[in-house]
Amino acid sequence: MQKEQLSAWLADGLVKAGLSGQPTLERPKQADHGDWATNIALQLAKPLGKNPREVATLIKSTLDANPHPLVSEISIAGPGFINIRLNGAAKFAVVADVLKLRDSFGNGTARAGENVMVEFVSANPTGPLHTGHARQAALGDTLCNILQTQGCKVHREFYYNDAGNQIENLTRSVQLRARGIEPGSADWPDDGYRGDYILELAQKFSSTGGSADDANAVRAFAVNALRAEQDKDLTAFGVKKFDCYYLESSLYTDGRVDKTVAALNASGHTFEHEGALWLKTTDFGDDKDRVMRKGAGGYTYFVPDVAYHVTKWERGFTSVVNIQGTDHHGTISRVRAGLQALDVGIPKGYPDYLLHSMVRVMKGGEEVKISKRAGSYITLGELIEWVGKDAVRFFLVARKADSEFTFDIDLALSQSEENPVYYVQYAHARICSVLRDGGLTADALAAADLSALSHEKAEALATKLADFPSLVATAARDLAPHMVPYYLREVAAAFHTYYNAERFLVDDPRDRAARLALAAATAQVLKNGLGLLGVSAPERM
RNA sequence: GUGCCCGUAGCUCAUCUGGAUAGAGCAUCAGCCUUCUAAGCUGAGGGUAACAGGUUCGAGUCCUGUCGGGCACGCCA
Repeated sequence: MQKEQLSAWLADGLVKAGLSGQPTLERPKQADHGDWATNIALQLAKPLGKNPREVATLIKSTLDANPHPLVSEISIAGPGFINIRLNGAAKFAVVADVLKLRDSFGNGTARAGENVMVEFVSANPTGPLHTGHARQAALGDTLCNILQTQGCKVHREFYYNDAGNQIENLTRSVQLRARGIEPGSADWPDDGYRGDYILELAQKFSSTGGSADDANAVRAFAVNALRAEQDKDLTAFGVKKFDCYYLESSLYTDGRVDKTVAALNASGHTFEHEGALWLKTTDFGDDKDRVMRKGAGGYTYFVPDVAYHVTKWERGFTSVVNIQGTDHHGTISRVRAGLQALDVGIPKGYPDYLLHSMVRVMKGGEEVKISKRAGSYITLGELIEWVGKDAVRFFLVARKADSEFTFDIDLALSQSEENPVYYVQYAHARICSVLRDGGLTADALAAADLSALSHEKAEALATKLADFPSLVATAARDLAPHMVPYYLREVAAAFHTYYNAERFLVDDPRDRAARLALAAATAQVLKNGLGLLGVSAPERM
């Protein structure tokens, strides 16, 4: 808001100076440099063949000739930065904005008009959700929330396979368990699922009177039970309901797979080799060609994958974000190549991917290997039980998706009171407590005379609050949900610092109202930010 | 071996399309509760941004190489 106004003024000043360029405004790292800075003079210096400071001086003179009501001072520093200092009223104007906009403060138009699908979790119903799914669920849910603030329609989708080899393997494992055959015995297949949950499924199935010989019944029971279990964990994790659960099997039954194969054949990018049908994905940047139909018959998984992504396009999603583990990054070039081969107008970079690395889990000083088949891994449900939903979500989103992350259970347990999430939540609860004691209505706070604010720490806090809208916009643009937890920590720190620097409940009614208004605005921003993360904003702790 | 990702303080990580003196938390050390929630605040120490080159006014950020780690390289999904 403020930033946009200043950008427009700056761009206008550039034109008046006879220059052309896209000025960007950023916060100087050093607060004493000013409130905003632009490096436009440095960028224009080279094409103009001039000294950067000379260009900066030219720009400054036109800006000085057309003063902006929010700006108190313009200065040139270093190699040619133009620093802008705002007047006091401008710095605290954000407080009134927040109190007026409330839950919608932070909303913007960075992705206005887009129809976006985010596909995430997409776990096959062959076992409970593990920590990798937890990271994906936290990232996906948060990203959806962020995108939704930026003017686009967001569709949450969960894709899974209810009929493939892995499901048959699951079915067989449950059948064997029902018959009393255990993992490790001579009759147990190498690739059987070994987890204890298989035995539980077998017992539950038997107790309903089902026969282990009835593979269809076992399959339906197991898939159903595991899907229900997954949804239970996701709900406990605070993940909003998916708009659609898409079944891979439906791509076969509704003929989309055959249709896709026919279209690919018609495209001229397929060929037969050694009894198999191949797609020449190397025509589109893949590093080797891929088999579509095996010599023994049946399609490889990537064919329904392409067919699936065609439906995303046909369903009108102009933008698609797939959240996947980095272990699947090899599929990206394949899927994109398949879509390009079809030549139906799908953009080259479609779909987008947000890749996350696996979550390592340390427990008792040892790494717990994640393997569904070995049956040894930490589930999402266990994580929540141990550390709490809020802490798990905050932790998993608070780092870049592609950085490796070791979740040390013992550390999280022993230091559960020192988790960063509590720091942010505490700031919110602290404010709520002060506001309760303050006794002013929301209307009174919104009407507070903000010119009563002057403390340096109050300025720093207000400046931080004003960053929220552009932060959310950047996070949406860059698919970077990890920026939100970091920002919230900074807001909380700025508040705690101010809290210790100046009292709120003072006698002077004007000072009191203004300070409480700043506190209320801070609480609102914390609440909005925590809401994006799906983390609660407690009023008491 | 080939491709992609990563390497920043003792540990976990930020650094927003290349910008000013690389920042937080945890841990360590020294202080602050008769006063609105001490789950807090203030201060200190801690760095050749893996290494070596290159591009330019300027590189943690871009390029090349080396070393180290992760992932993927199947007519599995």
